[in-house]
Amino acid sequence: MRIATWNVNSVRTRLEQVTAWLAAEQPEVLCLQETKVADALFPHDAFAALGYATAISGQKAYNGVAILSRLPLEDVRLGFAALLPSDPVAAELDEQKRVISARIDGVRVLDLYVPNGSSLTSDKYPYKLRWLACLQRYLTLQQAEGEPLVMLGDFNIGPEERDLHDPERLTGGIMASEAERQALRELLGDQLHDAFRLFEPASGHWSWWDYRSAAWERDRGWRIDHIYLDDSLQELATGCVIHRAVRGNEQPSDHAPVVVNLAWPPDDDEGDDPEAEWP
DNA sequence: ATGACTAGCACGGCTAGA
Repeated sequence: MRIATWNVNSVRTRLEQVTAWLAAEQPEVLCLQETKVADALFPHDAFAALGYATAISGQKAYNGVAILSRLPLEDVRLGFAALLPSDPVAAELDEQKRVISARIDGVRVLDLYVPNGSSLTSDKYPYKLRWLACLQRYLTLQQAEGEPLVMLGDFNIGPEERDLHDPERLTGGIMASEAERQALRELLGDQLHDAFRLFEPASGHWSWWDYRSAAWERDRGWRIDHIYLDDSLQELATGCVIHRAVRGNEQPSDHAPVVVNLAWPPDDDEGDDPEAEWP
């Protein structure tokens, strides 16, 4: 099973690029962020034509997340309130559409668009930290359910120095502050593992390049789009790659897709009753 | 130190992104 994440920076502006990429790559699942469209205007039909069902949580102009899947989408959950129904902070944070999950072939796929934070002196920065604290409460409940879990999306955090093109200059600033990194580490605990880093320890691999300052041409990027796997799925990961070529498209998103390949469903022959195969 | 680009909304410059 291949699962992908892509901040498309408007699903309508990017529709031809997204459908072309889906047709070429045919992942089982693609999670989108920054769809920037009200639910009534979401382009379901373009994805249905390629065999993808859609689960969406959008709003006009800002934010918005969606899960596209060739396999059935089950038990779709919108927002933090799905697991934190009596939490007033969750209700307030859910005004921005940044959280959606679904069970797909027995795997819980949690698609996130973490707030950017703007700058360390902006009101949006404490909002980002409150959002991450709420995510931690949400995750604790999700993990208690015991479903295999993939948590992915645009985290707007470069977790380590090797995830920034210029760590000397950028460390400590927005997306690379110690408080953000600490919040991310805390919610991962020792349960969730960065799929990309299972296969590639080196720096120089980015998922986002600023539109400004010719960042793409100069390859000045950040790795802020992540796929996290729980212990059970980590063992089944066979690869994780960033489709950076997409950033070179005409009128591109500023983010590239990230894709993980899982040997799912697992081969369950081992240790099972051999009689089970001969009913 | 600042701004650079891009998208949405709406049609004039804002907000927001990262």
